[in-house]
Amino acid sequence: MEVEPDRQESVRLFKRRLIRDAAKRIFSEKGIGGASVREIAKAAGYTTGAIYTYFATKEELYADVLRDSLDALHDEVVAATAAATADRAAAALRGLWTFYDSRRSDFELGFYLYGGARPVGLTPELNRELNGLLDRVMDHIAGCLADDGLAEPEHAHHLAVSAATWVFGLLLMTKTGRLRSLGEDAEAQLDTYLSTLTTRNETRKQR
Amino acid sequence: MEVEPDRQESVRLFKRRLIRDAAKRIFSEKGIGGASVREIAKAAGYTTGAIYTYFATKEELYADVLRDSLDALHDEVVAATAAATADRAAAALRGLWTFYDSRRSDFELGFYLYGGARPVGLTPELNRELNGLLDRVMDHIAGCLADDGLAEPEHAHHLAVSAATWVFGLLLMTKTGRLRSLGEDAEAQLDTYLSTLTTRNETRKQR
Amino acid sequence: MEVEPDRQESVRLFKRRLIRDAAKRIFSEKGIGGASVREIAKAAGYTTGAIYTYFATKEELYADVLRDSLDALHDEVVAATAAATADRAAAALRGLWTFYDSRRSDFELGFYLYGGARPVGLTPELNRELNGLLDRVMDHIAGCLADDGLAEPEHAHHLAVSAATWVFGLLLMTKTGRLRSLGEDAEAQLDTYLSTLTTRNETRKQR
Amino acid sequence: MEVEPDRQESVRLFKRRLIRDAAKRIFSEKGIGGASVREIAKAAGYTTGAIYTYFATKEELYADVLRDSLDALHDEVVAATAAATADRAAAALRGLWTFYDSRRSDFELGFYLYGGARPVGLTPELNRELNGLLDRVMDHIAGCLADDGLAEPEHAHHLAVSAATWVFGLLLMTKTGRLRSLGEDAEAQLDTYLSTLTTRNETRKQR
DNA sequence: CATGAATGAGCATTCATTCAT
DNA sequence: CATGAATGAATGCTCATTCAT
Repeated sequence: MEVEPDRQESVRLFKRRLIRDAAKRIFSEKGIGGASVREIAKAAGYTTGAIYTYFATKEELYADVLRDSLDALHDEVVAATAAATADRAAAALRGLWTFYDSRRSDFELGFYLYGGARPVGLTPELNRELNGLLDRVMDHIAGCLADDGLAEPEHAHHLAVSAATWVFGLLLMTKTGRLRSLGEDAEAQLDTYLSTLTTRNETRKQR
Repeated sequence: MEVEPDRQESVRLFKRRLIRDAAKRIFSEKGIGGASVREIAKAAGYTTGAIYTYFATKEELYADVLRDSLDALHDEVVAATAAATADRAAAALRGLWTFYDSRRSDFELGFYLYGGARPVGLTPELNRELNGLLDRVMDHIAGCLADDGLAEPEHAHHLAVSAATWVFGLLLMTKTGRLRSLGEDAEAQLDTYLSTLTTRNETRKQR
Repeated sequence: MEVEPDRQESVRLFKRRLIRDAAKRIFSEKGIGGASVREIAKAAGYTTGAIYTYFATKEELYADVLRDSLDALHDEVVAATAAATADRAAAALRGLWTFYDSRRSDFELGFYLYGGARPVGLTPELNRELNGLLDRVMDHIAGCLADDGLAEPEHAHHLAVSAATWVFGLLLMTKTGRLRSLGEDAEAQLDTYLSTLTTRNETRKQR
Repeated sequence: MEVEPDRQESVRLFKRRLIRDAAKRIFSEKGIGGASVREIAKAAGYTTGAIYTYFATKEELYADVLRDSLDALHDEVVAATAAATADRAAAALRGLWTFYDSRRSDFELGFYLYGGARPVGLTPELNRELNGLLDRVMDHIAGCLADDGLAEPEHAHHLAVSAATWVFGLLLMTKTGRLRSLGEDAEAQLDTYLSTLTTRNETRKQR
């Protein structure tokens, strides 16, 4: 009598998750470039070789961590929006900020691997999948902008990308310590930027 | 009989420059992570060990390249501004964009090393120096914003950082290939953002 | 209630054969050094661990493939002889050549493992068995030489080994690419060698 | 004042030789497939990385060992010939035999690396160089055959390759233990084969 | 001041084999 | 019997750094 295949599969997935979480932890501690398979394996309670039962390649492991991260990002941005009655776009962008601000390595990971020129190795399909995940987030923000009356539908995507670009820039400056060194505060900057978005709205309405 | 100490020192600086320029070249070609001291040495016409006469550490070499880069950035932004009669802030921000867009590795270098928690090795003084260099750039942009009537003097720095943040975000998204994957175009985004700055100006004036 | 032991045993042998054939296929494709147990198992429709139910060791699997190969060699040499009415020895030697020439890995396998000092792991009995298989081939060739009047019975074995030695040398030079690099052709060499054997015969007869 | 470049270069060559000799020793002990760079380094009194100062690649090390071996082979065959007044071809072939018989790994090495299909990686030029070295040996043997009146000049090369083929076959059978298992003796086989060459000569003359 | 040999730790990956299920 | 996860040692190779010359 065989073990139920579903249970077997779910155990496998659980273990993959264990390794993925260990990888995340190590990425946070040592940075992505500094994380070795050896160390990830040890952190997950495995020997080096065992990792390759679950991930064919270090890059495949990267990709899985990243996919998980982008999934969580989408969920968090959507949740942040759902909690808001007005100013949904501001809520979404704040969600984007909060998500990456509170996670040590996700931001670095996302911009290191995802479609970047440098550390290729992702299969094209995988690359497309990850691109699609980010696109979904952008579409959601675009929808919020349109709902709030901050942009006409045909310009919403353009503006959503622009706003997300600013948030990513803020994250970059914060994580690398520049913002602090320039005597600026992330939250204050965020408040200013988001209020500018709203102001623009009122300007548009008045016309 | 000793050589004049000044001459000695200037020769030393000259050779440091030779090595730094070689490093820059290699960084551009192979990326910063992919550049080995061996290769930089060879490109500079030295053997491996000689590098360590001028730079105690690979990171110190990084820092020197970065200092040079920030110096050049400042010069370019100032030059871009000087060429403009109106919309000086837009010209400065465009200069910021152009500088990093046209240099393969400077952006990567700047945000990898500069003040970040990860790749330590910078002495605190050096760190302060590099921060100061960036600050000068921000101050210049702030001045332009004030000159253009885009911000009151006491808010100019805050806005300058915000605008630079957006440009850095755009660079990040461009260099990692995300912008393209989202179907957006860097130049178009830049145009939109800069025209928004100007529009806001007019709004302020009308009040 | 137990299964009839004979049937059990024959099933076991059948499965061994399945694995052995898969191993052969993989050996041909990847070379003997490049074949992993994993890959052989997959080609046989088994998982890795299952192989070890049938073969205690990778080397034991090697040995089984080799035994099968020597068996087939004997059959082919005998068949080649049976088809010939005259010059039976030449036919046998040509059969020896053809057998190894047309099989990608058998020659490599035979001389890699068989009795060599290097890759031990063959039990002495097994070693003796394999030696015996080769000996049978040599005896057959010796018989042909005697039948053809090319050697007196007491010298036939000595000459058979000499002739086989030459064929093995030709295979070695062909498979390693040397013959081609020396500007020589295997078939032409073979023709010359075999005709020399016949000529010697006539010489002996004339005396 | 710099070190004399000649001395420096000769030291380098000497150390290369040390490593090459260590490699040879390890090849003999463990077989070529079983020799790791680590082990060779240790045997040479170096750490692993140091090997790569002298040889860019494991294969380059292989190639150097092989080149050295083929050079020595040529010298030994020529020397064996020079010592003989009559039957120079027999002397050359005996030299071929003796050379490889007395060296544990040279034979395996030669046929493993040299132009074989399996372990490529040799640059084409290198491959050609090594082929040329063997060709020189063959030409020498061909010259001896012609001198001895054993072959007309236009057939000498063909016959030289045939004879060398036989010797290589004998080496193969000896080194893998087969000859002994067949109850045959290498020296006796060699005597028979060489005397056949001579006999053929007389036959030709009588005609 | 410059050389380049040498170090030694590190890397991703592979693989024969074992064993709990 | 069969599975496939897990082991642990091994492999070729790289690289920042040191130091005798």
